[in-house]
Amino acid sequence: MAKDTISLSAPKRPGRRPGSNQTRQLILNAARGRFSEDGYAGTTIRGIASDAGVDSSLVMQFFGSKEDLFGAVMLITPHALSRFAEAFDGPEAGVGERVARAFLGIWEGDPADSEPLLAMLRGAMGNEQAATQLREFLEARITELPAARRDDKGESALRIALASSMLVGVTVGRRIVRVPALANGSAEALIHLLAPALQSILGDPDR
Amino acid sequence: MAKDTISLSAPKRPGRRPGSNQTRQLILNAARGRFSEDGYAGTTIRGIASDAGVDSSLVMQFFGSKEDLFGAVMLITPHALSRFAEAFDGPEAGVGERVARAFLGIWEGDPADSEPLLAMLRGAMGNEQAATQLREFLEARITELPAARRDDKGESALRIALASSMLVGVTVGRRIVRVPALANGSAEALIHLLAPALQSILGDPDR
DNA sequence: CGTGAAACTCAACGCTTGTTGATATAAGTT
DNA sequence: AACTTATATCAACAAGCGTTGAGTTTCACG
Repeated sequence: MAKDTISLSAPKRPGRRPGSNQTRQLILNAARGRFSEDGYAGTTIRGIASDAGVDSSLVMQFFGSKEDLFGAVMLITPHALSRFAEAFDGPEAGVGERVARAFLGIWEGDPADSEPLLAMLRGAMGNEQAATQLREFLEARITELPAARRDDKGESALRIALASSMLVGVTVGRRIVRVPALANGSAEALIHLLAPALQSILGDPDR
Repeated sequence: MAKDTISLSAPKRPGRRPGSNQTRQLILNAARGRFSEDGYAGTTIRGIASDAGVDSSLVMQFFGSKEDLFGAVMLITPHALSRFAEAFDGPEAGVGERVARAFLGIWEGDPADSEPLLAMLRGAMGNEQAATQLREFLEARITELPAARRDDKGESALRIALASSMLVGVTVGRRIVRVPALANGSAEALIHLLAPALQSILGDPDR
């Protein structure tokens, strides 16, 4: 498992490395981690480069600028995207549990799915680009509404926006602020409480 | 109204100003605005000083360090604090509406009440001190539980933490990300949707 | 095997940051 | 009036930032 002199105290000669051209992905992963952990302003190109084991100028060469790199980090995977879309869509009965399950499922699964969201969320607090992107992501849940509900004076839009924001709040509490009760609680216990609350917002639009 | 050379292109001589010693409060207000708008990392001492119309070193002299100043900004007013405490306390029937109303009321009222919360929230995304403070604020809602529910294997704690986080999410959507449907919606319309959802979480703990 | 492009590092740039004396003016106290 | 203390600015610091240009090594293709 441990090749002798692989990268411990590597002399770091300049020039292209033999073989391997996965460095770009390595940088992107490091950037994902940093941005999702420290937010936009708190993240440094040098820090990302250090995590990826490369020079900071290489990061610039690959991604152009810090802003552009952040944009690349915030790209949500199609997999995560479709899970959300499918959950909001579908029959009205059980929509609460379906949405709760889809949402929490993302955070229990592959970090490649959740880290862009976390980066977007954390970045949205201080970076206008991130705020816009998150806004558009949430808006997308709304514009994808079935036509039947699209002309109810914004009632449905409000319901979906509210439900989405509540889920954002759960993530803030669970992953960012780390409120013990939330961070330690099992996903099942959360779903059990979340589902009825979401159902009361997303369901019966005629009451 | 315009004394000839009063403060337009003021030469800014050093030395104590005649009369008036409210500069400290002026700085604190400027800091509140900046921190609540740009987060911790995104806020600069120089920016605050400029808003307050003073030199940046005066800010340091008054508050010691950026971290300390941030701490002072995050102090929640007793008024806001008691509104939350009272809302969660009280009879179980109607707790959902009471909490929703108290929470949204804070944001409609005096900015001096809401800006510390907003600063805390925005700061919590990238600053550990802020995250801790927000965590403790939310935890306080839990430890102030009536004794009757304190030993239900953390069920009540989870319920309150979840409800609080959802409200945090609403604020994120409304004030930070500015999702149109939420930002433009009236407080009453939101309460109408929020109250039943919160009630389903905070109410009937025996179902 | 030669040549241009791609992957890489190094050294430095101009700028901003938080923080620190040194210094000047006014207020409060004796 | 003299002296201490609080309020203010100024100039500068060391460190860190994003970004750039030049140079070095390997790859891909003819």
